[in-house]
Amino acid sequence: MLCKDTVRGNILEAAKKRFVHYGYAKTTMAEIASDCSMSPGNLYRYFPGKLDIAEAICTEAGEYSIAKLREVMRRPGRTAKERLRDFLFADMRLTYDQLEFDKQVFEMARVVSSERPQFANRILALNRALMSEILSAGNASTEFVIEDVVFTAEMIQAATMKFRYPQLHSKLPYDRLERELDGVLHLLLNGLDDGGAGREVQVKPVHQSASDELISI
Amino acid sequence: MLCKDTVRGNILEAAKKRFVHYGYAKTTMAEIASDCSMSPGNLYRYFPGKLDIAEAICTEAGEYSIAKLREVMRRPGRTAKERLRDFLFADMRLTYDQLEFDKQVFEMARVVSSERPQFANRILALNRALMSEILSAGNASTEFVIEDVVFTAEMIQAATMKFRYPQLHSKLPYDRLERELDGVLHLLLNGLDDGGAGREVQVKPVHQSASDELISI
DNA sequence: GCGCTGAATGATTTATTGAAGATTCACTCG
DNA sequence: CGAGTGAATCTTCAATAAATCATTCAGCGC
Repeated sequence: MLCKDTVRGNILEAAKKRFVHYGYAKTTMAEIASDCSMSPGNLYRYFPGKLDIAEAICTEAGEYSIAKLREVMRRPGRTAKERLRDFLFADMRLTYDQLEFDKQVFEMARVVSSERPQFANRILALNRALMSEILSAGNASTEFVIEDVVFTAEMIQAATMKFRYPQLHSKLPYDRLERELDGVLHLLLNGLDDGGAGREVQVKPVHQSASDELISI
Repeated sequence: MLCKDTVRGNILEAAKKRFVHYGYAKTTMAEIASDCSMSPGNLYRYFPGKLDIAEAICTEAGEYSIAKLREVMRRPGRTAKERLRDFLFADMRLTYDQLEFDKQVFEMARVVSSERPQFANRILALNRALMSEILSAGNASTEFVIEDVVFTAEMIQAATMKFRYPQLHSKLPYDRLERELDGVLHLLLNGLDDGGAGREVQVKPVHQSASDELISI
């Protein structure tokens, strides 16, 4: 938990401050070392390199998200469908906020994800595990009839990809994203036979045409 | 249709050859002009700039795709569900092939999409229009019961985003993409109540764990 | 040996500048 | 005029040099 008691934790704390304040690229190993009152060389006794420090910080952030999502999942008195909905909305909200309000955090996440592809995959896998739990519970309560829970979790992840790193996949404002996640979720839960994508959440009137999506590639 | 008869068409033909062969960046306006036996300045009587030439070429390609998709939609003796499936698979295949087998085309598409965000949106809108047709037909045959066809098409597009510019959103090989599209489609059509994401298409055995997705950001 | 230092090394980034290329425009020809 | 030219301009790119920085390692005190 980025504990200041250990040398390693100390380094992570110092690096995090710098990365968040000045950005990953603009932070030098010498600065981090200096903040910890040590020499640059000594950092390498605790981390293989700069990127690994960033990865450790991101892992920490990822675990925090997972913990938050676990909380959301534990909310009592909800059906499996509601739980799935809570989960996906909370997930979107968490990453959206993390990335939206801090350019520097966004930069760090992008660097780590692109240089260490396995990192993003680990996070996705953890996420999928939680989703599987929800689906299994839904099976147990006869609310769902899902043969392969793990596979289905994977498919839900594929279908909600747009909402997972919202800022990377579209330039939509948050309320538009909510509206879409709601619509997609309705389809996933009920299929096309059942009234199509009913709009359960009322966000703004019409006006918002799909045409102003503004994808950036 | 990139017709050689008009000056404009001539320019487009010449530019397309160069762009596809040498790439957008490596092609100069002087070269295009020279291929058309005219001076560079004269190109500007027909196009506002280099990017507009590329956009025109991409628009052409987009319209070709739309035409192909229309053909697929017209296949006789298919249910609305089957038609929707045909459509989405054909769409994925078309863009996948277009981008996979030609680095230069990929470059051109990326440049145009990023410099002219509205371009990608126009293509998406056309696509959505076709999907709406399928959904409406499904309503007419009582196969679907969809209140707002346009909205639902939008949601399907959101849920299948991962498969629309496959190479941009994941590094999955084509058979993995097919497997996922199949799973997502099953969810969209039938919802979670119905056996979850059944695997209707058998692509390879297990082995393929979701963990080797390798997203690149 | 263990924890650490800090100068040495080599890679990467940044600045600079000359060349190349996109775009413009005053002008020509029919 | 309408179609087209090509030199002039202004932007962008590429190559090089300079500086910075990540990483290494020989060595120091405990």
